[in-house]
Amino acid sequence: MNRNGRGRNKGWHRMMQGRGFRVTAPREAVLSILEKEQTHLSAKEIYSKVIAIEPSVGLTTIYRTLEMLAEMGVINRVEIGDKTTRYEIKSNSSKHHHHIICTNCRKVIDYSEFSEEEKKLFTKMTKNI
Amino acid sequence: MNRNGRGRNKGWHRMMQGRGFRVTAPREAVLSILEKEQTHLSAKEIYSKVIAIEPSVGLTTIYRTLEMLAEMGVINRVEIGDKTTRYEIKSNSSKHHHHIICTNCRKVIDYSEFSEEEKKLFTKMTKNI
DNA sequence: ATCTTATTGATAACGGTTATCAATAAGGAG
DNA sequence: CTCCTTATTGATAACCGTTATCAATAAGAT
Repeated sequence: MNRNGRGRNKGWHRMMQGRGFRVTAPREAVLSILEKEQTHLSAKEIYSKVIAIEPSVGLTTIYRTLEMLAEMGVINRVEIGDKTTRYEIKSNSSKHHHHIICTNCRKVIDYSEFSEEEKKLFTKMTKNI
Repeated sequence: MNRNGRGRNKGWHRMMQGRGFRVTAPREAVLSILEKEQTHLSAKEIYSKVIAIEPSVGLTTIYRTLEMLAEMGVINRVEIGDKTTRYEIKSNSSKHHHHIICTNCRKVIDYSEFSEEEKKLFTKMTKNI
């Protein structure tokens, strides 16, 4: 595996090796899925997409890879209240943002940046914690 | 059970009988807990408080009672992202409100009513769903 | 007091996630 | 390129919150 240069020159490749982690086919597959998908995927959803690329990968490895990537700060865990943890990549393009979740339909709205009005409001809301 | 007049003249007592439900000790216990507690409790937390009053009650009954109360509209289900469903009573005093949840510490802030500023903001945020 | 049937508690089952452990392979050394 | 160490993997079982099953019990109408 990884004898062909697939993903060899990606930024997270350097980051993983820099932290002493090995670059493996499952990890590359998970990252490639999360890179192209911009929605918040569950572990199962990521799994079914990964086995289309690497059919031998097990669900356990998906969970382990996602935990590792979350600890590395490469991805975010998103809890929208549907009992499953969801994941989104924290790429350079998608800046720091927050989620507004409809508690009826679980629809998620991403806000890449807060407006001045929003910042003012949240400051007011959170100052009395 | 219920031969002593405990909870006999509560509003939800009438409401339950009106809908054909029976008034039982576990249901009274769950409601009495939720009435005095103003935080968002999990089923397990409610269970441990209930068995202090009615030691023979099983956890299954807690779940069933909570589902029934939620369908009756007496309580709200609250998902704060800690993998457990939490519950709050929808009493007359605590009006319609929303939750602001810190995704780090899971602290929940209740807002009994939105201000004009907040309403404006949320209208703006949700109009492009 | 009786009788119907909604409700209960114990148990098993379920779905998402994590722990265990032998087998495999990444990547450094020679 | 080959060998060697050990991080990583996949299969399996275990775990935790929640729901389904089912015989026994009790609420409340008669």
